[in-house]
Amino acid sequence: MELRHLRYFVAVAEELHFGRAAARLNIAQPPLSRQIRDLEREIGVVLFERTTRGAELTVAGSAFLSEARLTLAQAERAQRTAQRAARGETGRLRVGFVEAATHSGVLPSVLSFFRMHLPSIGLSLFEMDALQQSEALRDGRVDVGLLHSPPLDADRWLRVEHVHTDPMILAVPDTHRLAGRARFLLADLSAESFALFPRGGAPAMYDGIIARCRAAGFSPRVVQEAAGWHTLVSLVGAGVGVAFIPRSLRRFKQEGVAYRTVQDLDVNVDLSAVWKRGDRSPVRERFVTTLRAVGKTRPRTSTT
Amino acid sequence: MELRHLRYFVAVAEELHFGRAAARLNIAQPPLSRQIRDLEREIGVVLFERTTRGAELTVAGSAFLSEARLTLAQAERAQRTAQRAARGETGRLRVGFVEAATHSGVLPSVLSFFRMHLPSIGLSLFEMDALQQSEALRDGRVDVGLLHSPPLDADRWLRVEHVHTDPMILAVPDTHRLAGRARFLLADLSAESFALFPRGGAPAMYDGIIARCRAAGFSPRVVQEAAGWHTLVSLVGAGVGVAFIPRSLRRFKQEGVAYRTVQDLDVNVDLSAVWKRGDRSPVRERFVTTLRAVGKTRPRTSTT
DNA sequence: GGAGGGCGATACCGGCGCGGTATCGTGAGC
DNA sequence: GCTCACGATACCGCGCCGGTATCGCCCTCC
Repeated sequence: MELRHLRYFVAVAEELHFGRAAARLNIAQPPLSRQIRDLEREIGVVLFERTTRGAELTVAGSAFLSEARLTLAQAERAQRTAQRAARGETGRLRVGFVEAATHSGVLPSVLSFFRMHLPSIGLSLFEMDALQQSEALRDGRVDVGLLHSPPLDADRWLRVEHVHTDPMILAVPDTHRLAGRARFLLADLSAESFALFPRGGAPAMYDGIIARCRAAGFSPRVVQEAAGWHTLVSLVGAGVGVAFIPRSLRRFKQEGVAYRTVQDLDVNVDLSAVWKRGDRSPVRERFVTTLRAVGKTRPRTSTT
Repeated sequence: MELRHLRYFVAVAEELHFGRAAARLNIAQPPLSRQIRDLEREIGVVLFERTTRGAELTVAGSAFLSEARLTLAQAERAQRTAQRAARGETGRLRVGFVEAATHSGVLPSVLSFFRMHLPSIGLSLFEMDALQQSEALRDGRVDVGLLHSPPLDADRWLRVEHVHTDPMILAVPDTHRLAGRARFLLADLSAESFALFPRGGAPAMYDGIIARCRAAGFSPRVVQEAAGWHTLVSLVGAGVGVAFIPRSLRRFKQEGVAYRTVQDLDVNVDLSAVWKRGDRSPVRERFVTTLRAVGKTRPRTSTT
């Protein structure tokens, strides 16, 4: 039995007339008659009673009709499901991400885009650092990662795409002398006390900051290390010193803290998407495409 | 797209190996590869990633797999449904019947048989007299009738099959002189008063009784007419006279009434099944077959 | 009642496509 | 680097689908 038999059968059952059914199917009447006969022979059931002025469904035929319709509908559904999955409009995606993906606004924007335009894609989110992401990708526990670039191990088996840049700015107590100046250079900070994140969290960024300071002629005096940007901002508010933070954190106003741009700092929090080289998952591709688009528009809207 | 494509696809998806899948399908590997390629081309979706040591499902492929399985299962289900309907194991049957079909035990036996052995057949019961049954058959409101034979109009378009015979016996007051005798003839009743059903209800039977009495040399003196066998038995119990009733009514013991066989009466309540000539409904055929079997066993068990 | 028309069935033909065999291209593993 | 295993490709033959022509039947209409 083939779907052709079912399509033909349904047509005849609906027309109750072999000639009209054949016309509807764009074939001649004799082949249609023969296909129906073959179908009846194969399942061993007489489906129509042929009369001189058409055909009538037998009891078994009308039982078969509804089931045949269901079968055809199911077949079509199968096809559409595969097509939607191939276009990345359905499925499931597991995303590993660092915290910066959240506060930079990139991940929230992508999530709301997916919820709005691709609601039948299930997204699972796992906050983890770069190392964990790389392991999870290797083990197949996540499909895509969002981490600071460059990633720890830029292996051959990973593909990396940069999606967002967030420049570092300076948080200072609003009573601080620098809070009164509109623009200043890194060299102006040589005498300051710094609150800084530990190197382990983002070595490339840490080393970048230290290198820039050295280039400006000083080595920053770190009086307090703290993981977590919000903690750093709180320390600044408490008068411990000044701190470098990503610009997107400006949104979080804090009593007693002002944010200032250091003209020649030029250190960025870079966010990249990573996935297994050779992974052709359309959902992953859509996710990265969306990231790319969002990563470019985000800075304007979030750094108001 | 044909079911063949789905069958092949499922085989490959389960084996993840074109060669083994082809062996399972009893075809060679190259045609299988081509069928899969054609399927992919038709729905416009890559279902497998071919590697050098087998095949892997793409995301779209695994979405398609479950739907394809459902489609194949539904197709098989359609086939089985038609076969069951053709064997008369499923469906619906509307039955018209006269009251005698019930008290003779024939209809109850058939119903319990169907409930036990063919539970997926829905039976609808309509009590109606012979004339109503014939009209209902003609209009297609019932599929089969159970009535006294011969039917009123033995048209060409009806098929009749006798299924049950119930001989008439005599109900007498237990104080009656005849209640003391074991055996007697119709002629012994010439002086009796009779309670009799109206001719309209079953003309053939009525005329048969009158004719037998005439042949025995008398014309029965009917002192009371009453429709419904139970009413007649009650009248006998009240001393109105004697009455002819079907033997199966013996089961209903009534205070003051005895039942006796009249040796030369030879009038029967005949029950026949009728249906439209040319009706090939398998459910109807099964019903009549069952009636035939039950009609023959019933008398022994019910006339204890 | 005979002729005509409409319907499905049958007969027969041609071409497409399915399944066959032979062979190739290509990674993976020893 | 050679070999093996697997899927892809090339090519072939036959079976089956769909085509046209025609038949047989029944109903209708004159």
